[in-house]
Amino acid sequence: MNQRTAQTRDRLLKAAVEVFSSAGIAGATTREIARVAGLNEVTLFRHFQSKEQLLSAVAEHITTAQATIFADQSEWTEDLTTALGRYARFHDEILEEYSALIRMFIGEADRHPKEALQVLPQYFMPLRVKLIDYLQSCITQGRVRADLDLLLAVDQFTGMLFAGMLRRCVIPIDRGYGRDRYIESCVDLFVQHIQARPDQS
Amino acid sequence: MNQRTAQTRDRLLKAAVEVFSSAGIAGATTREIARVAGLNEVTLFRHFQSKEQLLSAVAEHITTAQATIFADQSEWTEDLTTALGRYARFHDEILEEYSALIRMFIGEADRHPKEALQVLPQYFMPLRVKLIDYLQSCITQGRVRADLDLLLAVDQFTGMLFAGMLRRCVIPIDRGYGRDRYIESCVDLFVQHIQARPDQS
DNA sequence: GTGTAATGCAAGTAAGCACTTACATTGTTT
DNA sequence: AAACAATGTAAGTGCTTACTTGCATTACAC
Repeated sequence: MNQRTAQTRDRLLKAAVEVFSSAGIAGATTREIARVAGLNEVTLFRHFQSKEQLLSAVAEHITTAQATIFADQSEWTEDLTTALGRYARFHDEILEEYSALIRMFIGEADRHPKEALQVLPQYFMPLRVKLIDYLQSCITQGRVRADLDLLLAVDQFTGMLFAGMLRRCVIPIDRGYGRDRYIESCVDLFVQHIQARPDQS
Repeated sequence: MNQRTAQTRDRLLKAAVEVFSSAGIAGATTREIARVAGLNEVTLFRHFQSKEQLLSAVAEHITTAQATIFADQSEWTEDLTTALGRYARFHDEILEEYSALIRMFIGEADRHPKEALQVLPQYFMPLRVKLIDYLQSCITQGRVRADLDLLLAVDQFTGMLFAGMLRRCVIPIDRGYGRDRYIESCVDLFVQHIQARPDQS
């Protein structure tokens, strides 16, 4: 009884994520969510009091479900450029995979700030923390400038990557360069910036 | 007769931009748009056949209206860092001013690709072109590396700025640095990257 | 197998939505 | 002042929506 209930609830939440992502929060209908879940609309309302509460539950669900996703991204053994290249491609893949949901919450952040603030950091913070930790260790090893503002630099780096992903998804026109070239170039630019330098003014 | 008609049409379009921006396209109601415009809902439907067509008209309206906004941004006379600093602050102001609309179209790009593709470039391309032109002239003057991929570099630079604006608007938490510091740091990073260097591999 | 909880099904409610119609009122043109 | 186009007002249509109710059906516990 508990097993099946949890399973149904999960199917509803997954369907809700899908429909919310593609249709927007206002555009998503409980009918469509139930249909995607392969369940009756009434069942949806038996599990969630309202569409609003379903949205909250979706935010909660993502919060607990995403925790496991970033488990890998293991070693960082290589040199700076290689390691950051791997990181950047991973970062880009993650964000592109959840692009629809992320963009939806960016658009609806004013109307649903609670859920947006709960969900969006979930996709950025873990990656951010890992990168900061790694670069911090690089600083102690002398491979990265000690006078670097880490938090700011990391936001610049991930900001470039994120904007690149957005451009690709939202305005898919030919920009004279491909995804891989862009990412690689971001890494080069960033490495140049953070590497230990003799002089600094 | 033509004067007043155009005026009401303009009020409706402005109100539509406002309501679409804050409520989203699906969440915006014709009633609310008319209310904001200070007009009757019926008048809205006398000017525009449908909500969809109003949206198209809004996209058109923005296309023609925004052309004048970027008239200034005049000289570029100063050194690289100063000029790019001015540019970056201007870029940031513009994007933040239209942040709600831009974010809305980012979220709705899948559902209304025609309008999104018509509107969004309107806010990025003019700024982009100006920067490219300026940097191109800097290249011929030898102040900027000749082997630079201009289009890519410009996208990296504006991408950093854009992501910074998004973070501020969507996830307004303390990041350990302020807006001005972020922008200034982006400029420094970019200048370091594009300045003429003796060696390059 | 029997009882119980979860789900399905059919129908319905009340509200909000885009959009319409008919007619009165206003403003502008000439 | 007369004529006409643009707006306001009021009412309404038909559709969709979130959400409900009552009852039949399924699955699982014991």
